[in-house]
Amino acid sequence: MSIPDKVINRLTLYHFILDTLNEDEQFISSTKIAQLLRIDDSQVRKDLKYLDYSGKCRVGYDAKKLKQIIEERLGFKQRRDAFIIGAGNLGSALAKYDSFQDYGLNILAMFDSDDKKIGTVINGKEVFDVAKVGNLASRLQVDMAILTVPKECAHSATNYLVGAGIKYIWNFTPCILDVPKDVKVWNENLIGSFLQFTNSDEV
Amino acid sequence: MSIPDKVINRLTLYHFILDTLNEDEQFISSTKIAQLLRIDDSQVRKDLKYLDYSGKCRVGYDAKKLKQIIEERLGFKQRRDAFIIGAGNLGSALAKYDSFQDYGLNILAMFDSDDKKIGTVINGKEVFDVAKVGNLASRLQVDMAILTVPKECAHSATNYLVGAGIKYIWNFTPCILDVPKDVKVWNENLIGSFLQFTNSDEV
DNA sequence: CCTTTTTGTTTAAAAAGTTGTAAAATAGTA
DNA sequence: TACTATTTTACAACTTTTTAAACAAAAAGG
Repeated sequence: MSIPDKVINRLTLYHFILDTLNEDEQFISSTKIAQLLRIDDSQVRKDLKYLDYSGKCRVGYDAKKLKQIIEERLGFKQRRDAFIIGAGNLGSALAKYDSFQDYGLNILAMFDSDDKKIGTVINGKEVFDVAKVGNLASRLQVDMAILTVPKECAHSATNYLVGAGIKYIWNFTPCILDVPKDVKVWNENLIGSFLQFTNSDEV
Repeated sequence: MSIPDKVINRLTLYHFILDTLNEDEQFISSTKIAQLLRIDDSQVRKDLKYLDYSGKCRVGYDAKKLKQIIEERLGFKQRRDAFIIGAGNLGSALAKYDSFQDYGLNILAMFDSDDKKIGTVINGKEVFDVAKVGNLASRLQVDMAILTVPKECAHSATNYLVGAGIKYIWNFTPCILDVPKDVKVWNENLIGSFLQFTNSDEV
C-alpha cells in the first residue's frame, strides 16, 4: 500500500520528534505528537496505521521502534545517488549539508558552467563542467539531479540533464521545466512556501 | 476571501511561467499552463477565479495583467522584514539569495553564536551575536525569523526568538519547535520533500 | 474493581480535484 | 455576409481525498 504525500510529510515530522526525544522517554502517545504539531490526535494514529505497527493501549508507541519503522518504510537506508547542478550559494550549501546522508541522499559530484568553479572541491565533492554530466551520469549510473542554477540557466541546464538520461530532477529554481514525460520534476518552491506562510490567516 | 495554501503554491508556479514567457506571447490559456505543470486545466481556471480576474473566451488570459494581479494578491510588493538566525551554509546561501527581494522578503541582519562569525558581513548583512536579537528586533520592529541553525541549537535559538518577541518562524531545521500559541512556525521540510519525491510512485 | 488514559475504528464533515456541459468568441469557408 | 467548426472560459455536478469527531475496547494504576 503506497503512502499519500501528505502522510509521508507528516511521518517525517513525527520522525523529527522521535529523533530529538530524551533517552528516558521510552514511549510516546499520539496525543503528545499531535500537541507538538498542533494537529488532531486521531490524524496521528491514522498516519501510523500505514506503517502496520501497533501502539500499546494506555501507554503509547515505543519511540525507538517507531522511529526505526518510519526509517525503513520511507527508505532512509535506501541510498540514492545524485548530482548537484549549479555550484553557487544554494548548491554549495546543499553540498555541505551532511544530514542528507542520514536520509539516503548521497551527493556524488557537482556541475557548473563557470570555469572558475570547475575543478574546485566543495565538501569532498568535485565540481565538473556541466558538459560532462552525460558522461558521468552513465558511468556512475546516476539518474537524479538537484538543480540549483540561476533562473537564466535553468532551461539550458535542464536540456543537459535530459540529454544525460537524468530521470529525476529536484528543482530549486523559480522556473517550470519543460521535460519529456519520463522525466519527473519535483518543484521545491521556496517562494511559494514563503508566500503561503505570510498569506495564511492574518500575518 | 482567503486563498487556500495549495492554491497559493500553484499561483506562484503560474507566476514562474508568466515570468519566463516571451515578450510576444500576449495571452496564455489555462490549457497551456496546465500542460506545463501536468495538472488539470479546470484546476487552473478554478485557481485563477480566486483572483477575480476573467479570461477571454477563445483567447486566454492576458499574461502581463495576470502576472501583475498574482503579485498584488499574494503581496509581492508588501515588504516583510526578517532576520536570519544561523550564519552557516544554508543561512549564508539564503542571505545571498537576492531574489527574495522580488517577493517582498527583506533580510535585515543575521545572527549567530560563533565568535568567529559575529561581526562579519554576508551580502551586506551584518552577523550579530544571537543574544542581541531581542534588542534589534524591538528596535527595528522585526517579527519574523528564518531559522537555519544546526539541529542541536534549534531549541535554544527558538527560546531566544520567542523572548525577542518574534512571532513568525520560518524553520529550516529538522526539529519541531515548541512555541507559545501566538508564535507561528512554518516548517520548511527539505527531508520530507525529498522523501515525498523518492516515494511517489515507482521512483 | 473502578477510573482514567490511550489506542483503534467508525462515521461524519470538509476540502480538493475531476468531469461534463453550456456559452462565448475567434477563425475559417462558402 | 452568413454559417460552421473549434477553442476556450465559466459554471455546475460529481467523485475522491483529507481531516475531524465520536466511541468502544483494552489495559494500567490505584
